[in-house]
Amino acid sequence: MIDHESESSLTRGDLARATGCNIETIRYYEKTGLLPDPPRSAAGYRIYSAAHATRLRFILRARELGFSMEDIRGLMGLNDGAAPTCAEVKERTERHLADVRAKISDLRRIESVLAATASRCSGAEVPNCPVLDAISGN
Amino acid sequence: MIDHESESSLTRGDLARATGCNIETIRYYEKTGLLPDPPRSAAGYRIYSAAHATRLRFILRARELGFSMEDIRGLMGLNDGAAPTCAEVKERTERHLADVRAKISDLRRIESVLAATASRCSGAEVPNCPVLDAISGN
DNA sequence: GTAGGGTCTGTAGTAGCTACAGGCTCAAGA
DNA sequence: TCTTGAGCCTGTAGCTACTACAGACCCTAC
Repeated sequence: MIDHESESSLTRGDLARATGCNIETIRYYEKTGLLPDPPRSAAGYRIYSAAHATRLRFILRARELGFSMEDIRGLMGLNDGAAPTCAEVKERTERHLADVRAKISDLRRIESVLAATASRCSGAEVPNCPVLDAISGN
Repeated sequence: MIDHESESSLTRGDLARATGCNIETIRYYEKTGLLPDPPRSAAGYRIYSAAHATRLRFILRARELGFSMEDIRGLMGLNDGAAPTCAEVKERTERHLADVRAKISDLRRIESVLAATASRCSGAEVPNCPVLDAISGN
């Protein structure tokens, strides 16, 4: 790795540090095709470029927004080889947004049940536990 | 299975229908110890009682409320053999409630980003996609 | 007797990682 | 030049909470 200090020749560890991504996750994304297989040094070490870093940052940001790996494949145009149309991206985003909203409303329902039952619970050693009663369906 | 119509002798399929639980999930809960191993018929068929059904309903309800299997083990007193104290239940519930609230706030943040970017997206064939730009970090 | 359903077991698959063992390579210091 | 320690390589196993399937057995009804 002669050119180690150049801005666009990174080892896997370098890429991990540069993006904050777990080093094993990089290999995982390669295995699943989200990241392209990088060229290798004579000894078999992966050699990443700035383009790889950009792409990995895209993936990580999309994951932070809750997109599935399958979604991300679509957003990056890996399914059909071509960049996705704006309409495709919009549709995928809105479907995902609907999922997120559904999850939020599920969690809010859960939250209200938990908060209500926990507040009724004294924490003292009493025979009837409101939490366990609530779960038991009373 | 002579006593098939009695209220407290159920096959695995009966229990699944009675609780709405997937039949394989019942076996899974047994394997992981959430449900006790039921007695068997001469041919090796599981024979469940009403007590098993009650316990399974408890588990399913707790899962609906987002408790992990580990949490449920604790709520049912399977870790130390004794029923948990009220304080233990309350603590577990409040920890879980905090998790739920954290997830809600994560999702709300995600929702607002998605909603904002999706709304800026016309869906038309234009060069710059606001969604992809947002993920790219611009 | 046989057809069909149900049940039995073990095992593999899902998403999205994460961690480890055992071996190789590379760079820096003595 | 040799050594040491860090980093990299591969394959594989583990995590949560299920779900599904194959191939064998069993049980009931016709």
